[in-house]
Amino acid sequence: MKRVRPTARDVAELAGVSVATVSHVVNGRGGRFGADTRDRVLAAVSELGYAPNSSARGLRRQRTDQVALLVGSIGVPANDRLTAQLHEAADAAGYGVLTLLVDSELRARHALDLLHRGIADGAVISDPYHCLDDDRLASLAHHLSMVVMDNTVAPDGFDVLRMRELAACAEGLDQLIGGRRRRVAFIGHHSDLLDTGRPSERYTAYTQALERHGLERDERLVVSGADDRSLSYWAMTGLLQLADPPDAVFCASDRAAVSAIWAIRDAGMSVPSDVAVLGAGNIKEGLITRPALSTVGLPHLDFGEVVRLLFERLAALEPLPGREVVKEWAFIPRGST
Amino acid sequence: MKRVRPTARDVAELAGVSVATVSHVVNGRGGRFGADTRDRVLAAVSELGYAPNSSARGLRRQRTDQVALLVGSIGVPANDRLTAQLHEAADAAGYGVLTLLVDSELRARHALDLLHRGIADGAVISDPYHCLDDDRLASLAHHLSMVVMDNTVAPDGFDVLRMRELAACAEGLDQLIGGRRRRVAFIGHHSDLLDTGRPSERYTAYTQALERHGLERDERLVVSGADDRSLSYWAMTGLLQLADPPDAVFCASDRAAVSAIWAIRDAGMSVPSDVAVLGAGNIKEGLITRPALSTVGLPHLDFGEVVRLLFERLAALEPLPGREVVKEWAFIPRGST
DNA sequence: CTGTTAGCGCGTTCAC
DNA sequence: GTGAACGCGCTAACAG
Repeated sequence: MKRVRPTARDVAELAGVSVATVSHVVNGRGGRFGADTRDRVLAAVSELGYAPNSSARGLRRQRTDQVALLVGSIGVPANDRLTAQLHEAADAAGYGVLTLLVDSELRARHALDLLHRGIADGAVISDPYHCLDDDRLASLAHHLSMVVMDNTVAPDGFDVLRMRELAACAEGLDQLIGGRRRRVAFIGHHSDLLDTGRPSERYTAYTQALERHGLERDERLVVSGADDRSLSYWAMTGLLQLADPPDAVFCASDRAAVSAIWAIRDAGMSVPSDVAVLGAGNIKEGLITRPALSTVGLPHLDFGEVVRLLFERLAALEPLPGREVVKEWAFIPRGST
Repeated sequence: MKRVRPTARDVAELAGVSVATVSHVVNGRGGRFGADTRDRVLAAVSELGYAPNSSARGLRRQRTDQVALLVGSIGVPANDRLTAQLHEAADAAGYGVLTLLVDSELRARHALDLLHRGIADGAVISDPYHCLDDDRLASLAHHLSMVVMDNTVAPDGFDVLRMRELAACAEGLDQLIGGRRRRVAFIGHHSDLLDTGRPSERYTAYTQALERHGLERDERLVVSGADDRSLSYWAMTGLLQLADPPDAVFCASDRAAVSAIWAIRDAGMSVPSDVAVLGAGNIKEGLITRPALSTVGLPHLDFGEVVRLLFERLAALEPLPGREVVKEWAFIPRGST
């Protein structure tokens, strides 16, 4: 369906040189050329609109100069931040970034397949939920510089970044409950509430907090909705309409917590006196709610570490050991608890 | 730095067949094989963890089975929706999706370069702001199935999707102003307020509405902040602290409008009686504000058309003419005006 | 400084 | 049904 793309050979013929010379000029190799030769080549390049074919180049050089970013969902502030930082570093290191959305089993399989087939030289796997079943993950590391953000997997030829959320969540929940709250709700991500046998740390913290404070668990207070700002608003609204509504709520995302605060205010109730709210993620928006949102999360939403690990690995000449970095979440008390 | 990846040749040797047979089996070609042959090949494939190299395959087949999505920013609901729909269609058509972030001149150049080099068979260019200067855009269409979402470019070997925003914005602004509002503010995107010589339709609509209603323009009422939920909150808060605060505000994004509503309520004022608010984009969240957000945008946030154009083009055997689809924005009145 | 040669890994003829 | 040979477009190594 399309006109054939010009190749180095076309350029070479037009410029009256060999393809090797074209390659040399285009790639800036080989020091100085005869100015006329170089100009003729460049003129031919621009006349034909030549650009080296990336497949051929990749095949020959055994590298693509691309890094892949696998994210489990879009519209999540933390992923947006990671994306931005990865792009920043990639620009500096001369790499491009290919973002792959991995929000289902099928897409995870497809994305790992692409990595396996050498579509990129390196990868950051941010939300490996759907990827972990596949033990190709480990074998990928033989061919690929890889950083995985996960708490359950061990470094094995690739680096791992862990986020310790549990302690901060526990601390936050302790303050949320504060000895006087009796009915504590949880608005979780869809995946939190799936029974995967691998409960999230946030959900675990919730469960443990109930026990620690001797509170009875009420399944009606555990709802989904943290993935979506609207859903969480309606979820909170629904909770408030219970005959015995919650007096505190832990939201698995700050986005949900912000919506929850609105829902509470719109219901004519007050935060934190009627219902206390604790979020998770520490996004900037937590500062514009009234009251400001208490949350757990990284003190600074920063993924410089991940990015550094990846590009160190890409630059390394020898195989690097699998490294492990642990980032500790903190409780950031503000007005909503 | 890494162990070499197994090739078809390795598989062939292990299975005791030729590389051609490996290729046939892996790609499901060539009808039936001796069941034993096929099994031996598949066993070797899985033992070695073989996957065909994508560069070599791309080079040979002259296609990558990938489509690229170029977006100008992340965290924008419309882009998120487009991303989701493109993935959906790509899965169905057997393509993968590579997302490229194009939020600066440099990255635009880099992304177009990649397309030029044949990294994908097709592309959707969503926010071509940074791409348009480059006339490679047209030449790309010779090699690439392409859909561009823009109002200023003409189809030329590629398809164009236009969004007519102006009329709906005018209608919305008319109701926003409603004969009695005297001081109408505009919270724009950063790019709206840059003097690019190509003002956005939303900004144009604002300017024209002021004139139409005989309102004096006050530069202090034109502020940036629509790109970010926090920024827009502070922007609105600042506007309310003016000696002569606005009694109406048009926000270039619904996200900003939602924040603006909260800023107004937090300032102890009421929407719409003290300050009326009009958003743009028609996101779901407009339904959870109190009052619900009046907005302009697509009646249904749907990019099925774009996606359809792309895959039609990819499937076409003959060159297709450049097609043009126009989607009309509508004014969606709710409570905030 | 420039040209020649070889081969990256794969899919596709065409023989057998 | 299977294998041998070719070339996709490019770059690295070497020759001149």
